[in-house]
Parts: sequence; structure tokens; C-alpha cells
Amino acid sequence: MAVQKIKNMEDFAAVSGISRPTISKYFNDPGSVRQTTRVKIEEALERFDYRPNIYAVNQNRRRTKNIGLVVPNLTDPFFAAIARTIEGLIVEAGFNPLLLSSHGGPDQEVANLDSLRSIKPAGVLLAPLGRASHVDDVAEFANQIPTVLFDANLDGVGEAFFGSDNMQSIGLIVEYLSRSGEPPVFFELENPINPNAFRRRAAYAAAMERLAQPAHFMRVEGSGWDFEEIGYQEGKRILQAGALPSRTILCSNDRLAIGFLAAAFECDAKVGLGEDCDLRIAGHDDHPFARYTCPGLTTISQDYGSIGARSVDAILKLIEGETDKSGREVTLFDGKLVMRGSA
Amino acid sequence: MAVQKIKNMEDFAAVSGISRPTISKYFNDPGSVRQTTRVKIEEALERFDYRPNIYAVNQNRRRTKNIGLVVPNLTDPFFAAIARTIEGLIVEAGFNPLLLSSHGGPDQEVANLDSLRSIKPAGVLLAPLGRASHVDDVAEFANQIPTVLFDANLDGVGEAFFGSDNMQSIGLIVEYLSRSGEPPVFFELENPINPNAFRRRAAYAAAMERLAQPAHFMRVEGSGWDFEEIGYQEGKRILQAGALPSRTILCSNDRLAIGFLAAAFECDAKVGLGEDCDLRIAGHDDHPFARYTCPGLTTISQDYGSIGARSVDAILKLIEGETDKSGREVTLFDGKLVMRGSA
DNA sequence: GTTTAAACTTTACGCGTGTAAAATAAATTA
DNA sequence: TAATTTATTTTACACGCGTAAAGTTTAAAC
Repeated sequence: MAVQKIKNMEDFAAVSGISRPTISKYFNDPGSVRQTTRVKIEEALERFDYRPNIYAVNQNRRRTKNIGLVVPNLTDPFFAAIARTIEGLIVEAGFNPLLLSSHGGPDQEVANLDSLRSIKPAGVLLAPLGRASHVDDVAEFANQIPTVLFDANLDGVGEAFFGSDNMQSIGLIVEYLSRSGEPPVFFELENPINPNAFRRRAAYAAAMERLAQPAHFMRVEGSGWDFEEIGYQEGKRILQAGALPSRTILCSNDRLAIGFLAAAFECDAKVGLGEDCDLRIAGHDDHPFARYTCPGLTTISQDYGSIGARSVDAILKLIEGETDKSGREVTLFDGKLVMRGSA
Repeated sequence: MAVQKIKNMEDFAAVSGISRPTISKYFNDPGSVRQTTRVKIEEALERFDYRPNIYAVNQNRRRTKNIGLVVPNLTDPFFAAIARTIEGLIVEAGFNPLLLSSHGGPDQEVANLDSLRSIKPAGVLLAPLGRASHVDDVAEFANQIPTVLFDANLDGVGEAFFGSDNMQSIGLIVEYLSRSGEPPVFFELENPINPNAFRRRAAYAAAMERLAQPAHFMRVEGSGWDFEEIGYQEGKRILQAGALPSRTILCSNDRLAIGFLAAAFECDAKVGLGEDCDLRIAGHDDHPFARYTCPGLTTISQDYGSIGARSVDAILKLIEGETDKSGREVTLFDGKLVMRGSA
């Protein structure tokens, strides 16, 4: 074993018998050196513990190998899951993911972008907060650094957007609920922060119109990211008041639905499809916990495999420079109906 | 507005009328320069957009201002919540947190530490996987870089450990369950990865012995981090087999309990304290979703406010006074009983 | 107003790597 | 084997900042 200490690339060049510039070339692209020298270098790498100082490496580079990944709230398992998927894809592509959470706050979001700026990332994947975002700051950032948005769209910000087609997915579940029972009432926040929430609102209205049914909204106060609590508190209030325009409730997202289910349980309202049931409750997103609610939550699963893959693809193309500046690309993926016991 | 482009510290020194070394000093500690020059610099900072190149800054520094934060699985809302708390504390202390998730795998854990190594962090806060960890690699890392462990302990690894006192907390809930009904059976994995699981197992046995009751274990197969699924599948199997030694079930953690609750619901077993109930189910951790299960989950809340605060405190002290080698500190915090409807 | 300590400026070097240019060596082709 | 292409070596400079040393200014203390 080597006792010798390798302090820098020059030391390593010495022990491997290769010149420093070639070593440098190797680390930037192992395939760019001759096979025989590559073998020599890799043999030396096994004998000696050396890795380039990433600070020195990145000091002069215009663009690093870092890709920023900003999500609105890591405490939300839904985003944690997406983040994990995307992280994997970034690593696969030979880049270094930097995961940051905005913790539901626009200031933190800007702070995240700011801190990314000083890291000089090759590109950034951003799931913005939405309405709450400081749009000007985000837009400015996206002008400076290749940025792709996902999950929530901000008009004109970033080079591309990938998300779910709420019109399709809400249409799908409204149709299902109507067909299998009665048209749903729509349970949502009065003033959501997420642009998807607005699209879902509109999608519900459109779907009900298609079915020639009157749209009913149950809009509740509440802000922040504590959706379960809001769903629970307001659900309880509504159930106790007994003022439901329909016994089928479509919640704007699963987290609201999870809270609502807890409220229903507490109010002894039986949730499900059966004749003996008092309520049907459905959500949207296929939250990781949706299958463990009581009963399991009928919902829409977003295709975040595709959303993640295409987002990463887009940022990589931007980085490579294959960007045919043919305008901002907006791609929406269909959701799938996931039928469980709750509706 | 300034049209001039500030490329480096020298440019910025020029426009601010202060010499570069003093500017450098300012960025390392704004309080170390005279008030009048500080004002000058900060005025210039408002007029011109300049921030030191983070790579150049860290290239020569022995210790950076980075603190690594490694958690076993960010998809678990419990760790997401702890991570967020700790992140905040690190920022407050003027350091830069780098959050990494091991995604439940030991290889990823080592990869995380490896990638942290190249970042030359001032210190690292690590919640290890536990049994599954490649302990030698982790120990080697902790020898090179100031490391504090939290949540799960690895004997002798790192400079300190902060976690929960499972003996106390399990004792507390076993006592409560026994007092308010009957002694619980302990539901857990046959081969857990988490050291806390083993402590809880032992704690349960000890508590039952104190109560002069026979200990009953329900141990199920299952690996990985899909605790809800395991709790659900195995819970269903057990309930359908009708082979329960007690109608009170203490689960080794909340996620198992959440799955078990779903199984109970599906099997039409009424969970709760009442006379008319078939089962009582309790957990441990006070998972963010524990309050929204049906019924709400009786559990133990870990004091991760204290765990986080003390962990950060410890790593900061290690960073400041590098000579503090008074032995490895192990600190355990008491859990609190959280009574909800399930038990 | 003098003394003095603290803060600042100037100058200069070092960090570890990227990279360009010219010279040389090795592999490939004819 | 010679000619050609391709890869490597040598040399040298650049990047942006930390930091040390020596000299100079500033502000506080007397």
C-alpha cells in the first residue's frame, strides 16, 4: 500500500508516470486519452487515493458539472419522491445534483437560487412555489442560468416546463366519479399558492359543464403547506354543519383529502363506494400515503417518471447547447386514475 | 445603475475604494473591519453586484464553511422534518448546509460521504442507516472529518451522538398501555436495519419484565424502507389469521403502525380505546402523518428539536475548538407520550 | 498635540487546476 | 520502412482569492 501522500495532481502525475495535463484531460473525460495511458492512470488510482480538488477544478470553469434541483417543500413526500427520481437521473448523466428545498417560502426560494448562483451550476431544475414565488427574481435567475421548470409553471420563465395535464386528469376523475355515482363537489383552498390548483379548479368547472351538471365548490380558508390540517379542520366543520351539496367530494390534492378522510372518520361518516356509505372522497396526485388511508384514497397518479426524465433531458440538452431556441417548450403528461376504496 | 462589470475582488476593490486584502477580510468577517470602511464596502455592494467566487475562496482554506447533513432517507417525512430543522440551525450559525439522503442504501451512504469529502466540509452531521451501514467506511470518514452522529448510533463512530432514549420512551408507552388496558404485544421486523429498533425491542422486554408480564413479540419478515407496506401486508395476515396474543399492539415505529392501521380498517377491526373496540394500536416517533390516521395514532414524540439543536451545537464546538477531545459524548433525550384515538 | 495601537494599503506569493502552444513520441496507415 | 496522424510531454500562464510582511494612515487615549 502506498504510504506516499498525494497532495495534488502533480504528485499524482509523478506516481502514475503520466504528465499532469494528460491527467487533467483524463479527469475531464476518461475517454479522451489513449487506452494504454488510461489503464496506467486507473492503476495508479487504485494504488493511490487521489481526487482532484473540486474547488480548484471549478475555479476557472465557466460552467460546472453541478445541476441545481429546487423543490418547494421536501417535507412533502410527494416532492421528496420526485426529487429522488430526478437526483438519480442527474447522477446517471454524470452530473452532480444539488438538492434544495424552499420550505414553502418565497424568500427561501430566492435564497436557494442565490446560493445556486454562487455555485455556478450548469443548469437548474426548478419546481417553483407558484403564485407565492417572487416571479421577477426567478425570471431573472432563469435568464442567467439555463433553467427548466417542472411541476408548477410560471409563464415564460425558464426554457421549458414539464408537468401534468390537470385538465385531462381532473376531467378523467370527474367523469369516473359521475359515472360510478354522482358528480362531485370540489373541495379546495380559497386562495391556493400553487398554479396547478387553479388549473384544477378550471378543469373541474369544465368537466362539470361537459356533463351538463352544476359545479359546486367548497372553498376554505387556509394558507401555508399544512394541507392535511386544513383538510381535517375544515372537513370536520363542513361535516358537522351537514351542508354538503353532494356526497361525493373531489379534493384539489391528496393532502387535503387525507385530512378530510380523518375528519370523516372522526365524524363517523363511512367513506367508500358501497350502498351503506355516507361519503365518497377522491384526491389528486397519488401521494405516497394515499394507499394507506382508511379507506385507500382514490386519486390521480401523476406521471412523474416522465416529468422527471423529460425535465432532466431538457436541461441536459440546454447544457450541451443543442438548444434550438425555438421557443419555450411546455409539455403536459396525462394522469392515471388510481381506484381505491374511498370513491 | 452600474453598467460596469465586476469580475473579481480586485475590480470590486477598485470601485469601492478599498484595497483588495481588506475586502477579503470583510467577506471573511464583516466585523473585523473598521465601521467606516464597512459602510463603504456595503454601499459599493448595493451599487455593484459582486460576490466572491466560492471556489476560489475555498481552494486554499483548510476548513470551508460547509456542513454536511446526511440522513438515511429523505422520502421519510420524519427525516425530512429533522433535516429541515437542522438546516435552519446551520444557516443560523453562519454555515452552509449540504443536505444528502442515503436513500436507504449503504452504498449511497458511502457515496454521500465520499462526495462530502471532496467538498472539504468543516464538519458533518450524520444520521447513519445503522446495521446496514458500511461501518468501517463511515468510521474512517469520521476520523478524517469532524462528525457528529444523530438519530442512530454507531458505536465509537464520530465525536458525539444525540438521539432518543428508547428505554425511557418505550417504557413510558408500555406502562401507559398496560395501565389503560392490557399489556401490549410488540410488532416489529425480524431483522431491522435501525439500531433504535433493537433498543426498542430490548426496552419492550425490560418494561414487560418490570410489569411482571410475559413479553410477546410479533416479528415479521420484510426489508427495506417500505414500512407501511410491511405493516399493512403483515398486519392483514395476522388479523386474518386471528392469532393475536393481545388486543393491544405496540409497533416498533409509526410507519409500521400506519400500515397496520390500514390493515385493521380493511379487516373491519375497530381500533381505539372504547369498550366496543377490537384493537389498540400504538407507534413510536410521532410521524408527521400520525395525527391523520384513522383513528389518530397514539405514539411517542421524539424530542428532535433538542436532538437537532444539540447536534448542531456539538459540531460547531468541534469546528471552533479543534482540541476538544474529552471523549465521545452520548446524549439521549426523553420521548413524550402523545395520546390519540388509536390506543 | 503627541503617543500608540489598530486598521489599512501595497506588494508579493501561493493554492490546485485548466489550458494553450510547441516539441516530441507513439500509433496508424500506406 | 516511411509518412502521417494522433496522443503526450514540456513549458508557461491564467484563474480568483487567502494571506503574510512591511510600510502608512487613522482613530483613540493620554
